[in-house]
Amino acid sequence: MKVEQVKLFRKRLREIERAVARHLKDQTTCCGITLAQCHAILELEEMGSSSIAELASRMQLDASTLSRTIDGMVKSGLVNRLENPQNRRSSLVSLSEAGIRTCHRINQVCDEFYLKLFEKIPGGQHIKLMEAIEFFSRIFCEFQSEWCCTHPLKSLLEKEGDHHEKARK
Amino acid sequence: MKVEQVKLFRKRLREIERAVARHLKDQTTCCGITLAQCHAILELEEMGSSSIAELASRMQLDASTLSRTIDGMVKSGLVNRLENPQNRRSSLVSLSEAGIRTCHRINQVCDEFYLKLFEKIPGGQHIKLMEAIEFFSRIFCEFQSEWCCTHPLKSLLEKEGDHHEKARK
DNA sequence: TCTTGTTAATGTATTATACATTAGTTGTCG
DNA sequence: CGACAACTAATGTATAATACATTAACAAGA
Repeated sequence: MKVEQVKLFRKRLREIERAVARHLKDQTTCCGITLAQCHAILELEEMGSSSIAELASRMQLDASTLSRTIDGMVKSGLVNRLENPQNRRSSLVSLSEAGIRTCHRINQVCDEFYLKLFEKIPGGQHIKLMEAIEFFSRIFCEFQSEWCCTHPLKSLLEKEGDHHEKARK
Repeated sequence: MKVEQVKLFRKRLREIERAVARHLKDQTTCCGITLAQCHAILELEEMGSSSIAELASRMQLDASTLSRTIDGMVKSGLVNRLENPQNRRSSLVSLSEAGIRTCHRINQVCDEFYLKLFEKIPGGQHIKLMEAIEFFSRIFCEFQSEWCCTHPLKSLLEKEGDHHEKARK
């Protein structure tokens, strides 16, 4: 694997990252919610109900960030927040009826988009693409968590880094 | 293509989107710059030099957003901003020496990450994965711009949408 | 020259995020 | 039991990223 290829690969990944985020942003604002709310809704759809801490950990967000996101959704009636009778510190959040409807809407517009996108792709490519994305998602997430532990960047920084010190305001 | 498959595909895309963004964020903060600055640097690396408007359009950002991002980079010495002698309204921005060094650092840490990632992948899969990502990046961006024009979401909204009106704060 | 369009910068507002702190709550050890 | 440690969510505070509206300077054409 040559560095040239990796560079190109990185570029394509950035393109995909930004394009996917932009698309989702468009679809969510058109459903009257924000992007962060959309992610939370889709996660809650899967989990059914959850504590703040658990949901935050799944989404790899700080609990305080998620607490505020959920707060907004409770205010707008998309999410119910109940006290957990087993543990009064904890709370259980889940989609309300309105939340479920909004979730269906998001799924509807996004599914439609991707179904149409797949119509543009020759049938034989469908499986290949699905598998590649599935594979990459898995391997990337695995590798990323492993990398964080085994490769603390500080060593690199200390070794040869003072360029960026100057660059800091 | 079944809706079930599309749902899974969407989920994987969201995972990739968030994981790639998180990874890049980590690498950029460790290089002493912000994520937006990183994107601008990598774009400027390719373009050499550019006006604010052109760069903003390439990055699909509002010119005002980019103007501020560039501002920060000029202040921290990563970018040179010159008056365009042909047109004094316009300015030409390009990476400074320090900007080029930072760019190389970003490339270095990211290339290393992805090279190691590819080492985890059986050799036969390399090309397949590269091609799939290349293909998807292209087709997604194409389709997205086409979709925006041919498929104004307002019609959908008007047809059956008032759920989300209630959901709005 | 006057008007119109272009370009970047600024004012303002919103979203998304993390870290630090606080306030309740639970659990444990002496 | 009672004090102290640990957890859980919420709040205070700060920053980054972003867009839309407005402004200021300039360019180009009628």
